[in-house]
Amino acid sequence: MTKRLVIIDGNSLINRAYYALPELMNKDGLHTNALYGFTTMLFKIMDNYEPTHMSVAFDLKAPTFRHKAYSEYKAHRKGMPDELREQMAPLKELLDAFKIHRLELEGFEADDIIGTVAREAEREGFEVFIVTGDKDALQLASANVKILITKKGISELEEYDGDAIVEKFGITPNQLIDLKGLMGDKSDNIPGVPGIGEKTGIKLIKEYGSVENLIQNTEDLKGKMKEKLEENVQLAVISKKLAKIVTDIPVEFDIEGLEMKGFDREQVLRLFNLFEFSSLVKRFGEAGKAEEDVNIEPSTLSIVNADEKGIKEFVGNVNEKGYVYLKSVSKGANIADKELIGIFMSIDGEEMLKINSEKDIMAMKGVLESPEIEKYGYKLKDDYINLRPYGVCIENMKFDISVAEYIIDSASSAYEHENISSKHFGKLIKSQEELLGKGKKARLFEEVEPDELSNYFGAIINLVSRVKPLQEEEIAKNEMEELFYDVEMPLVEVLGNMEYEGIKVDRDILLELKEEFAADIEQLEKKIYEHAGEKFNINSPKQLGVILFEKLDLPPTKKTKTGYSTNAQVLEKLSAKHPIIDLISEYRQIVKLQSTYVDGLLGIINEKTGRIHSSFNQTITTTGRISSTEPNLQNIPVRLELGRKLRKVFIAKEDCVFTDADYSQIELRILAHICDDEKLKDAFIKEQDIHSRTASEVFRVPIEEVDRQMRGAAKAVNFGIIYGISDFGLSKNLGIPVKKAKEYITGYLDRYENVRKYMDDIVEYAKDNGYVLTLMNRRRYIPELRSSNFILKNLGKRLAMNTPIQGSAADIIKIAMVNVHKKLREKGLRSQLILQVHDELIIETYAEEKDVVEEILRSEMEGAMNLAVPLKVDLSSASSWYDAK
DNA sequence: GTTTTCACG
DNA sequence: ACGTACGTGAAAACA
Repeated sequence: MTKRLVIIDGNSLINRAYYALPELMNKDGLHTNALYGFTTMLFKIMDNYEPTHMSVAFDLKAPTFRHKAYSEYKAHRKGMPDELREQMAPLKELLDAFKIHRLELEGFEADDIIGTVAREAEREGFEVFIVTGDKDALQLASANVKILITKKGISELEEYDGDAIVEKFGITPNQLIDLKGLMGDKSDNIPGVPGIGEKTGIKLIKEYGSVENLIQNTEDLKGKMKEKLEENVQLAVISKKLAKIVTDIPVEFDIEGLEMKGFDREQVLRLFNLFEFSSLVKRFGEAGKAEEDVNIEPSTLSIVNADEKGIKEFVGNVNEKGYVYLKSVSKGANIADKELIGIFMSIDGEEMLKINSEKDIMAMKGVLESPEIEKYGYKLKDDYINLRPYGVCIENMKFDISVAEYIIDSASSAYEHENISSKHFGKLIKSQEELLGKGKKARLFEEVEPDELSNYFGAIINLVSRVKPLQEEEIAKNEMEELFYDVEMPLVEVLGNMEYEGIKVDRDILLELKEEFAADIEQLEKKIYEHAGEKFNINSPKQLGVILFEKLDLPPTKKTKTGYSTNAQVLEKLSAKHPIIDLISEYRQIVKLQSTYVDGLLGIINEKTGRIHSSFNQTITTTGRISSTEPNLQNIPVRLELGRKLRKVFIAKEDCVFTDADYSQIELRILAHICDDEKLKDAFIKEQDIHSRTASEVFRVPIEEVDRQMRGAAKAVNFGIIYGISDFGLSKNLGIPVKKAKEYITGYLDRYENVRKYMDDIVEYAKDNGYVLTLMNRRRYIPELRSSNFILKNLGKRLAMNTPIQGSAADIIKIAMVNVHKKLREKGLRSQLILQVHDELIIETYAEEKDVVEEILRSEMEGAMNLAVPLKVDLSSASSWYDAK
């Protein structure tokens, strides 16, 4: 087999990658775009050319012989931008992890090293490929030395051998040096002969063969060209010398030392994780699968099917130790109809007990429900839900590695077991997608071979046992013990319970609404088509754009990256210009209600329970909030009456009412607390209307003289403050000039000086530390602040201002949820917490428990945290969500 | 899979 | 001078 050597011009390629890709950063603010581009290119080259030998050549800073020969050489080169420079050392580290040889030699450029190595390899019978973005290297092409030039940034490679050069330029690779001697090179500041460009140069070289021969025969030429050449003989000679890549530099190397030796997998994965190249982590992990079994780690893992004796012994051991690792798996998507396939339990993370009969589950009930025994696992909420149909409520869920990972870095979104494994150990264990497949072809857990399933879950439990100590250390280091052990972990059970309980819906009301909306939609459709003079898909922004802005010739006010914008704001501006506009707005509104809410909810009512069981996700948001999916119960319409009607659909079960408690102005209260601003605190202590008070301050009128418009403006300013204020944002929101908005903001900050100080300080803090904290020490890294991109950096400032506020509100309501849930249990009440909407909690309350539930909600929510201002809760009980407001 | 729109706090 | 409010999820169209 021919040996194949690939030599990469490291500086050239990383430069191309840097300029070809948009800004990328990891959470620490390390720029990674060039690293990413380089790495993907490296993989591509390895895939396509399967080199047996490989090397990456780098320039060193020291001046080369060319600088000494010609002081102007590369004089105009700008230095490397900082954002690229910081990627050089990591790149070299990565190459070391790939065990790819690096060539660097003082006094020579990468080209010369490449040329020398290439010629040597060629003599030794290698097939050589040179990868670079620099066309200078073409002079090295021959039958066995091929040059790969990057194209379109770095996404494509163009291949040249000696013949291809002759075909393309009409001269030999060697003659390219002569050509450059004549035409020069602007980027390297090689002068060449003035007045001679590529066309003339090629013509001359074709005719005379070389610069030297041309100089001997200038008398053949005539006119300007002759003059120019005769005047600049010296320039031509020196330019050729500069252009020539040296292929015999005194470098001693062993070509066999460039042989590919296989990767240091752990190092590569460690670096990919550090750079946050999640897609590469996945690909690289899969590529390595054939070589070693990464499914089980360590290989000492053993799985034992439970028998009576085994269970008895295990329970004894668990009771003695006081903890157990566990992971369960169920079949059936229906929350009320789940059937366990098995529970895997372990004490040491290596020996697993597999339990799959109902009898054995019951034998384990005592352990699972024991508040004395700590449960360690991965996505414990799922286990909690899996066991509820068996009448088992898991207690003391003490450590969940997915929740822990979220707490450690809430912006990462890599909380699956395979992500956690690769981050901490550089090892990939099998992902759910790899086990089951994805999309239509995906199989179910119950279709997996029992042994394969055991290995899969065994590996997860093993991971839990090994990663837990590392996460504990990180949690302690960041002083997040209270947040994790007293808030997030106890919340797992609360959310599992909410999910299991669900919320009752009245299907008939939903069907009535469906008919009502369908009739409205049909009517509106008709009218819209009449106005438009044709039928079209009103739901298509593209088609609608054509109708409005081309056919009806209305003035477009905003563009999206694909065409005209037709959003609500645009339509509102056009409202007076054509009767079709308001019809479209109304149509949009009703279609939204119909498709997302009526049809959406109808399709997701649980047949068995007649209720809707949304999933509450604890590891999604960057700020610490909870999110709700399938369906999203946190965005049920409320602002407009038409949509609000949907809340009549959500009803309390028999003998129950909904008790709805929502925090009043929690974010502004938190702001008052954090800033310690006297005026802001005063407003809340005196229980004033906060927006009126703000208006009174900003417009400098007594609070009684604040009118509706002033209050509205002040309200928008208050929102803006929470979001991280910008004059443009406020102007857009209020529909006023930017200048006016700026005045409002300045007016506000002049009155609330501590708010101004906080906003300045928090941005400084975030810049210095790289993150911000909430009141419970929840942490969010803000790499955006290190961006060189103006837009991103400004975003970073707003994130620094907003996250502590939004995040602290999330902390507070989570504390309240945990305490409310606990109180309900302690008092033996049957009422259940069933919903959280960021600043609102809903309990399905048994009529006879109404007073005590209201008292619990008020005291636990208002007392969740002690702030410099009181926390206030508004309460209401009614039989539907619509009425409980 | 991405884009646009719109529902909520 | 550079363009924007913070945080989510779902549906439909479109490529």
